[in-house]
Amino acid sequence: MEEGMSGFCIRSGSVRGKSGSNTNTGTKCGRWNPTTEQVKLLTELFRSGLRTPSTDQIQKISTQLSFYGKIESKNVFYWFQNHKARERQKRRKVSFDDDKDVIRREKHSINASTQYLADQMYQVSAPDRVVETLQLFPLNSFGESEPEKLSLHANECRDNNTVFSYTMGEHMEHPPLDLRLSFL
Amino acid sequence: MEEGMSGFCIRSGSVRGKSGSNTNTGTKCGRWNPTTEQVKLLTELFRSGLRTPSTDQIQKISTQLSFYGKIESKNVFYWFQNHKARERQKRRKVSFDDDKDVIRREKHSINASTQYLADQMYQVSAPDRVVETLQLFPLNSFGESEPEKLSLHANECRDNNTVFSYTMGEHMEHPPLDLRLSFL
DNA sequence: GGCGTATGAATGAAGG
DNA sequence: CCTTCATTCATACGCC
Repeated sequence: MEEGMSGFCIRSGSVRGKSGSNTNTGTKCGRWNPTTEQVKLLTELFRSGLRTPSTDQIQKISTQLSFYGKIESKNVFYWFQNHKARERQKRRKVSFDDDKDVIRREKHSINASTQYLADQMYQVSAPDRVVETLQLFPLNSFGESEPEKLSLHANECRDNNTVFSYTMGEHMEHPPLDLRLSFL
Repeated sequence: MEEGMSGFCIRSGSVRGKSGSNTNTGTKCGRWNPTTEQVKLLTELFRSGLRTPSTDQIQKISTQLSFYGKIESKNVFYWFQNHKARERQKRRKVSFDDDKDVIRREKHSINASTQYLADQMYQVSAPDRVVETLQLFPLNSFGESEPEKLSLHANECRDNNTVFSYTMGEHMEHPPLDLRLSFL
């Protein structure tokens, strides 16, 4: 319902506006407006297989991300909820489109390479079945669509000391910018 | 997936829409969409201490609320389940955020003026003036999560032939708008 | 200055 | 009771 509006936040980094220019408005917000760094890291976590962080994880992630700007636990919570849901949604839509593609190919006998391209187009968001993405160390996955080329080392041993951390490649936009995810 | 699709309902009062404007979509719904009155009353019941209404109570509440719009028992049931759960959840997250905030301020010497009142975010509805009538009853007084006490109190009320009713303070948005809670 | 899109936030409904 | 999914509302931003 209508809880009181949370505070304001004045940030400098707008996320939306993928058209490089980033015509960032000084954005005073009544709702959380994640910074690019926050989004980048959240996305990375998601890509690494995290889908539904526990309360504990949420709390820690939130704490870590608070370095880059105002953020609350619930923002993280919602972010994952939404991201997951919309990926599902997108996937649904995609498969629908694929069906159409098939039909189209049948109709027009389009070269199969189209399928390949289409797949690439939509493959941005990882596999459905959660997890396993970064299973073992060998993951040098600079593979696809990594604008920033994050180098990432992950390890999902729960029994062992989970060393799950990564650092930004290239430009450190903020001083430390070394987010340890080992706390997960 | 059991219950058949409920029909449609066209209501006039939308609840969501915190910006007063209440951009009420003529809301055709496949799922229950409570009217403001319904929510107000449910909230009031909750606030008065009701957490887990019995089947019987649910039935009665539902019947009463049906005056303000389409509603089924299960809606009431779910409402309480969700509301209770989310109150807990919010409380949890808020306290975390509070801690986090402190940490953040310590870490980066952030201006304390940023001290937003996360509380507001998670307060049920603020200590709204809405209906102090309930205060008249021994019913309240317990801070949180005492569902069983509620039942007891409710029973006491009934035993005493106490007519437990109240009317919406201030604005009567609908003519009668007098919900008798004595049936509890 | 009204769209369309992306996405934050909320919450009804289930499942377990 | 807890967690999760689906759907919806609200809003920010870019664009014309």
